[in-house]
Amino acid sequence: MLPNTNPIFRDIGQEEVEEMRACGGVRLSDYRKDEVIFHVGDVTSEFGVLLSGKIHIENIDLWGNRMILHNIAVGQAFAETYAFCGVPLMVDVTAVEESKVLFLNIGLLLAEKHRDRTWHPKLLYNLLLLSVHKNLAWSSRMFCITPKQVRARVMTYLSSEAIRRGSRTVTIPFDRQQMADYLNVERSALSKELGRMKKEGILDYHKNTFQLLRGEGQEELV
Amino acid sequence: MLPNTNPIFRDIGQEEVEEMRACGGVRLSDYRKDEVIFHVGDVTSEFGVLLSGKIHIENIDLWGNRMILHNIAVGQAFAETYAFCGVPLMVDVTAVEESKVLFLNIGLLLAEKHRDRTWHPKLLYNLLLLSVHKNLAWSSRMFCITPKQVRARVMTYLSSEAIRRGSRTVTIPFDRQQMADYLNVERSALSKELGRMKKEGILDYHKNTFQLLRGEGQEELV
DNA sequence: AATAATATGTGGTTATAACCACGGAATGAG
DNA sequence: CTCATTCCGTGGTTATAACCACATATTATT
Repeated sequence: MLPNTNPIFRDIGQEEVEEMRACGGVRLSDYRKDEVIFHVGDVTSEFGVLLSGKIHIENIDLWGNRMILHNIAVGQAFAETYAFCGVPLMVDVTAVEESKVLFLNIGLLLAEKHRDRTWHPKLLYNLLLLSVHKNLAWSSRMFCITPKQVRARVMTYLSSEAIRRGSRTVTIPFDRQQMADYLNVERSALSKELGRMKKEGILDYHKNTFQLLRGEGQEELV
Repeated sequence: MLPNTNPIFRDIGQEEVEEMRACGGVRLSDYRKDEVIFHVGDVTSEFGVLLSGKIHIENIDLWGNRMILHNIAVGQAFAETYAFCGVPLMVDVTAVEESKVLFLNIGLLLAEKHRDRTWHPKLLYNLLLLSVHKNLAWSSRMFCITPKQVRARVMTYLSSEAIRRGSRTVTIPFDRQQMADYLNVERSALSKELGRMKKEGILDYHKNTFQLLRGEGQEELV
């Protein structure tokens, strides 16, 4: 019943999960549509794993403007950074539709008194893995967004994908709109720039598959 | 001699560090100016802690354009995400001046065979702490940069600082240029927008201290 | 296959941020 | 105090991305 298929529970057995539950570190909760799970300013020692439904991470600034930062899909964890650091949330977390959330109280689970439980080091390791992967995702996106021109963002993104895969042909997991969102540009502006780049012979593409073409002074792909 | 004042070594005693060193998980290395520490595409199981000098994290895209992503200052760790995930670096790491680096081989240190060393869980914990803090820093910056207008970026940044400190008066750790870099906008554009916002009564400031003023429909600061 | 729905490309307009140049304020060194 | 230097604001110009509207292409649905 508990989702030990989730990366958070990797290598952690059913009995161990029961133990975690027994010491009060695990709970389930249901949310109605539009119900708020965490508020800006809240301090929590629990983080959530979404079991069903859909959640938004959003931000309402001091002047009342709302901005949606993330969609949390089923299986994903949220607020683990805040829970671990113990700092006030800078975001609101809201159920977009009826949702079921599993909460892990890491303040409790990682406390001294549980240090010699068998699941303790495993949980620690899984959390580190989770955190470090989020980190990688953040920094990848960050340096795609750092350049100011659409063209530079496209180049940065496709370059890094090409290097990652070791090929000048890359198929990306996005449609245009998602690619635009990822690069934080407007969809039609992205389409236009891609068109120009194709015309200039910098790249070629069909749908979401891109060919990076070689100009002068370019290095080999390692 | 080893820097156990560093957060990475928090709670880890001198003898334990000696043990880590004895099993080959720690090494020191010196770099000359402009020497490359890691290349794009490298896979490493070591991450670095800068003991002296200065390091740049930079990126050269497929078309040969260089972009400096970070300055690493003394005491800071770098490449820990890549070391832990075991994925190829998407950046070059270069010594800007003569530098001394301490490398920790986490592939080795966190391996099975060292699981019952006393320093093992401590190192794990410290790494998690480090990763999670970087995460927090990333995501804070990310949502300051997500809005497209300078004004919205300023608002997002100052709002979150105000909430974090629980006051509408915030003193930031940046001068204008640094603030502009953080928000990923041009300095003079930032100055202009701040001027406009002051004129409109949205905020007031003197140097790097800002007063967020109340308009209609604004919520109380919690 | 016909139709609907969605995704993508493109032209034109406008808002705005980058960029450049410069003057004045603040800071620091002698 | 004087001079040099760095920091900050401001005006003007230009490049460009957002935005809107719409045509075409692709995909899904019946």
